[in-house]
Amino acid sequence: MLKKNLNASVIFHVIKLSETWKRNGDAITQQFGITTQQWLILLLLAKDPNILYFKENPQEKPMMAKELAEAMNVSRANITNLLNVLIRKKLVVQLEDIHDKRRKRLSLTEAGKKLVEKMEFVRQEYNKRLFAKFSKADKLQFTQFIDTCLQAMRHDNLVK
Amino acid sequence: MLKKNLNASVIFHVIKLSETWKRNGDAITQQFGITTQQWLILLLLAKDPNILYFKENPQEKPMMAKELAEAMNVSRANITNLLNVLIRKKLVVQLEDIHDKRRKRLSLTEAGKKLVEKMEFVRQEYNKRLFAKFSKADKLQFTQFIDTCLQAMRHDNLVK
DNA sequence: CATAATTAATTAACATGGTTAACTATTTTC
DNA sequence: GAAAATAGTTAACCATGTTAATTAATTATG
Repeated sequence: MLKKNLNASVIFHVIKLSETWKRNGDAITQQFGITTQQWLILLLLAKDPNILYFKENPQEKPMMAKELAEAMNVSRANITNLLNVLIRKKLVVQLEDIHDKRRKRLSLTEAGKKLVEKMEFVRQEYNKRLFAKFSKADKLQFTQFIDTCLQAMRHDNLVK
Repeated sequence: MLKKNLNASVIFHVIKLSETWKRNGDAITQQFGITTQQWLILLLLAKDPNILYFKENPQEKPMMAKELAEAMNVSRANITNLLNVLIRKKLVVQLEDIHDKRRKRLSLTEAGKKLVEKMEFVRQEYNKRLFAKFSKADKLQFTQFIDTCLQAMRHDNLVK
């Protein structure tokens, strides 16, 4: 009934890869007592320049929950919940914006910064082994392919 | 604090891509009254040859819940729950295996087959537009990259 | 061959991550 | 100054996932 199809195969490959990474990511973050989602927030607050969101939204001021929601493509309500956990763990603090009392600026605590640094070391070692077989050109070509896909999805409304 | 790093960038790209696809996938499946997870099960039962699991596990007989769990990398209990929904929707039926009464063989109902076919049409149109800019060689190179990553993760226990 | 171990599936209780809708508080706009 | 917009929270909910315990059937073994 269903036939071989290269396009479908590309998609299943990406799904499989991201699933596997998520699983490995969970194994890493668990060692540090947080979840992958929580880690992503810490990386956003640490302004990891590799996160795609920052390419189009360079941030000067400390981030707000609204921006995290945008960057992670989830609802603000969900961010509130995730942040509550990180605040309870004393990894993140929330400060009222002086100029606009509706806004709350988020930043990492000292403990939060230290955790990110510790995890960064593990992440880089892991990545080094994972990508050992690829050249810089391989990797650039790969990300280029993805950028083109993302653009196709942005410009065109692919879902009717 | 955190620096630009091509490896990290590759990972964030894949995460972003699969997230975006998941969102678009959800938009498609919702039109047909199911979820993305449920769709995946239907495709597994329809033995979509593009699913990576079938490369290493060719199936002759109708699949069992245990195999779905393996293919999707989730617990058997979770599959039971997902299947219950599909059975309630009359898209899937469960039949006792004649040779081993512990086992239950799963197959698509006529309605299930029809749904898969209808969705297949939408999927292919969507993919055609999404990958319009790529050649066959581009796509093969891309999946090759992913296969190499997956192998690196299989052979080596990257998470200490 | 009877018992122990394994396998397949289910159930129950629970965690997490996500949603929308309604609400509060503050700032902007006109 | 009233209406609209913005930022955040809360509550109620759903989907997806887990583990642990249970049932039933099959396979292995002393």
